[in-house]
Amino acid sequence: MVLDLMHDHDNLTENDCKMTVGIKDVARAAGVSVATVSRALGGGPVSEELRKKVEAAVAATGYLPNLSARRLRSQHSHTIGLIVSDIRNPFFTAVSRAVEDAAYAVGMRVILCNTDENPQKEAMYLRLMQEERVTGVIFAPTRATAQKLDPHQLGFPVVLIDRAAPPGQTDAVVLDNAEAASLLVEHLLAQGYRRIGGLFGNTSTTGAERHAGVVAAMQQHGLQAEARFIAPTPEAAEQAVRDWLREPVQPEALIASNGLVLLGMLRGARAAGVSIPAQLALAGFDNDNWTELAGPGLTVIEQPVYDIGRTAMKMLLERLEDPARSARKVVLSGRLIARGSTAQPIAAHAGQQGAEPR
Amino acid sequence: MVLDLMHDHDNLTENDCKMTVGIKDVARAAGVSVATVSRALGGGPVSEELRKKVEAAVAATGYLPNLSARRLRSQHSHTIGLIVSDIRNPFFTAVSRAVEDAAYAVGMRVILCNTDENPQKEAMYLRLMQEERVTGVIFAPTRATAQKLDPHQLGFPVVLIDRAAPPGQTDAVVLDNAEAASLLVEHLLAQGYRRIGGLFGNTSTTGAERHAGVVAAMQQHGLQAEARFIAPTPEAAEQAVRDWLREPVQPEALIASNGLVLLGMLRGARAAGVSIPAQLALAGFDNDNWTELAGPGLTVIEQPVYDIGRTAMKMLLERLEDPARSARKVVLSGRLIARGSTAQPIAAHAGQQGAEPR
DNA sequence: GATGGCATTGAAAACGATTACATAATTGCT
DNA sequence: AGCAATTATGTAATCGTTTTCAATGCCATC
Repeated sequence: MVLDLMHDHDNLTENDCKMTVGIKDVARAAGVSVATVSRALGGGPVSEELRKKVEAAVAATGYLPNLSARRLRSQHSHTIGLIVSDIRNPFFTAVSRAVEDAAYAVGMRVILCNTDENPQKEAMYLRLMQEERVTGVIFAPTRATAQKLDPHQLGFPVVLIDRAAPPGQTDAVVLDNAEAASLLVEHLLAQGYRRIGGLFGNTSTTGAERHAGVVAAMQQHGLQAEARFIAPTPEAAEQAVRDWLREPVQPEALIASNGLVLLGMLRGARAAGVSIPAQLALAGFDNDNWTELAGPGLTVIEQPVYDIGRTAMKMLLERLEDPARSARKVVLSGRLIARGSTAQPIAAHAGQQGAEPR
Repeated sequence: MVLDLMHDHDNLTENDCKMTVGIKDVARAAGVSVATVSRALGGGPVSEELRKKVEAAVAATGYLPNLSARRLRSQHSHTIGLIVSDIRNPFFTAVSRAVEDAAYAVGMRVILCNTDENPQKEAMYLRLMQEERVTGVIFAPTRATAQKLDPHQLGFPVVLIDRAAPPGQTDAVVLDNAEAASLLVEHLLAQGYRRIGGLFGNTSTTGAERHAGVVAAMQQHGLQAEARFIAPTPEAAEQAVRDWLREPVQPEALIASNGLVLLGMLRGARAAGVSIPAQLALAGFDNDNWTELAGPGLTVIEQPVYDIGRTAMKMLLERLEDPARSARKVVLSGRLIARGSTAQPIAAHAGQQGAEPR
């Protein structure tokens, strides 16, 4: 009672100049201690009676918890980092959306970082994640960084997406690149193409793995694939294709190691004036919106993009529950979507069982 | 000296069990006070000599600042919120990248939120922003929320993007929708189209403004436009087009109020088997990747997407510097990119100066 | 030679929450 | 009835910084 009077007095002088209402003010308004307020809000052991009082006081005062203070004291940031090369790559856009949905669903925040495939930016952002004391990180590293990545050094768990690290080191969720590449190659071979080439990104393990998969699948048929490695951008891919198509010996079909490269490929082919698939077949990864609509439709491997993000988040949460468990790699399968860009070339000319296409 | 010995002893017993190294440890290692370390790190007035010592101690201890603590004490979150309907919309993807670039460049973090055009989620995320004590928010609100938005109530400045609020209330950076719509209409008319319809998103002011722009431009020529309002998704747009094309009287040209709607339109037109532009011309907003490559190429208004994000961030920073200055609305111009989807329909049949096309 | 101003430094308070610990009240058990 | 165990609550310490405030030393000035 005496206390209440004192506080009322305080209110008269203080209330007007107080900028933000804190847990203290709620406690005063509810006539309880700050600890009780904290417990009521955090689901601790509080009698129903006081809980009601606190809730009323919260509503009355318009209290909003200060997440920075909460994080500092509880040593729990409820924040994860998502580090990708460029959110404008539709693959990462979709993954990002899945990660964010899953994160918000369990009350976590997401900090998104774009590295532009630049190891320096990767290092900078990893450091930033440490300063943020993030709970964990979902990361699509460049090859350079993936090799020297030591998750135990970082202080938080890491789940790799799209790109793998040395086996057994880190949790990861990736596409079965060998399988996917094989699907593409087998499809192209079945359609009658033999001289198959490819453009692969040179910054990630993914580009390398998809290349290896193509090579392996071709070898099974006693064939060779000519591969070129480029920066994984539409611009680089377009230039590479234009150059390639000016050379004396040209490919019958071209495989792109991701959506951006495929986009550049198509642009390059158009610029060179070759018709698809009559003069050149095209296939690649990522079932982006435009692939269905461009030209005759582009044959692609569809990745389970949303699943990848959701699974990555799930693995991160599992890892947090059991930091000791051994590293896992989840390998998801892609689906071949055959479209006009790899239609049978011979169909345009003659019958369909030509012995030696072109 | 004596102190140093003591500290060495401390290190022996403490170092092993200390989880994280804080500013205190740095101070001890450098032989200065915590205040000096803080000042050395924050650029305060510190002698060159001590600054060196502190830097050495930071390197030696592997100190990493705790951003939560910093934010709590300094009352400055260095964080902004970016609230959009769906990051998978390429328009928002691009804007988001620009915002993030600009934010990181001035040492700020970005929290990204997807509302799915759902006012409830908008309210939830705005509240979250308050709890995060964000420095400011960049927001593309639904029409419903835009109307009842009171930035003074929120406690942080807001810059609207893509969508406007009641004039004079809030900073905003938007496209000149009337001008852009007029560009599209004039182009279609010049190409010989007369019976022009449109599909417009029904959740944002943008859809409404673009509709108004089309209507106004048509009226200038004594013509009417038939408009339909739909959820701004490819699915809704596809369905709407399929329905429309089954009706007795059909449009010669269709305008889409954004990239997603345009995408659905094209799908719907394809599904209905109409050829573009011979039977139906298509035009819309957002120069997304696929619009150049799909079918004959789609005529669109290109928005300065990166500029929009960068400008929004700039306005937010200016607003932070001068909270009192009056609200500003930056209106950027779109650029018409004419492509095959609006080629002259008569060219397909006969000469090009037909009096009454179709 | 005392005084005032300036620049540098340290001690301690503060930011706004959570949580360890102590206390009081209630319950269950013998 | 008495004692241990359990529960609800309050007090105070704590998280890791920044910032206020006072103290120190130095120089120039009168």
